[in-house]
Amino acid sequence: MTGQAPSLVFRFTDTEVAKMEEVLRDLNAMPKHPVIQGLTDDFNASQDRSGDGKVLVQYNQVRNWFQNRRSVQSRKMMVPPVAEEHHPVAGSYSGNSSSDGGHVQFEAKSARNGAWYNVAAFMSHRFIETRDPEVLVRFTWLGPEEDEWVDVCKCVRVRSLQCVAVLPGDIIMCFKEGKEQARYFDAHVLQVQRRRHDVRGCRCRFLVCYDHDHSEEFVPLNKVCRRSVHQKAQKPHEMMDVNTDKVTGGGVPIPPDQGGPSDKPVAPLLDSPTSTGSNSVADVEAGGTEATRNGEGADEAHGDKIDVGA
DNA sequence: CTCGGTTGGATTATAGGCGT
DNA sequence: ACGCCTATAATCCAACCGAG
Repeated sequence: MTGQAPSLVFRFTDTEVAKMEEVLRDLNAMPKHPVIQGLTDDFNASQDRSGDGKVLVQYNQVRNWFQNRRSVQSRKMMVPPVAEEHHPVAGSYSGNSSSDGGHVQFEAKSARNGAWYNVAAFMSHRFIETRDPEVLVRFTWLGPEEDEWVDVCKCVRVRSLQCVAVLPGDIIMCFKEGKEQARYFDAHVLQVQRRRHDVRGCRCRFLVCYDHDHSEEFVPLNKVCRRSVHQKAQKPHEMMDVNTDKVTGGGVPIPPDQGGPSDKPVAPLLDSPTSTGSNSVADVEAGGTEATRNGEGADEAHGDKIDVGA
């Protein structure tokens, strides 16, 4: 913690970082060979690097730095823009420190095609006497023109899981991307590789076995969906209270029956790994998801191709 | 060659136990 | 109650890899 010995890992000095940032700002693109080489030589010629026992900067290191920095920058730009005016609530919200990085994500069912899409933000809400409350949803990757009013109770649900709730033997739905299509399949968890979380969230990996073809694959948490076996099992938890706090700030109601497992470890992700008869893709499409609660066949849509920006 | 994503090591922050 | 120490979690950063 204190009085650290000379670091064994390579680190750019503040001066070097500042210089590279300047170059990046000017170019706003990946620098060409000569530029990177020039910077490398520059750094190595400086006092910080030229003394005895000082570590020289390699060309690759400078190049890597630009690659990483540009990657970080583009990721930041990807954060879905939300219109502050309407007190929107981010579809991915940071609650208290949950083990999946604190992000509770929602997905909503589009009335256009009945498919479930990730929610970027809740833009507004309204109450209709004879019906359930509705929220105006901004879908991820779609613009304002695609916003939709959806029924909070029937067409919005929590998407995220806590990694701690995923255990070997659990039956889940897993997002599988193929060349032609990307869809959710029934699968079960064979193995869990716990990893430390960081700013990017959960880094745990799950070895899953797809029920329909028995293929196995390591997947990250964000490709895993809980598969509700008994519809009623889920009830609002602390998470939803937290959501309410956050959400009511923007005045958006919370789906009353979308309680996720985020309160404490091993919340009921599933009733029981063996309690389902759903072992095929068809089953997923016909009843494997929570959506079936509403008995309106939304699940087919869910099971159907989900556009993933392709 | 670039981009997006992943990995692993290092550093920093925090919580908890223990002795005084 | 306080300070010290240790373990763990959280975060940062460089390196690497595969796809296109």
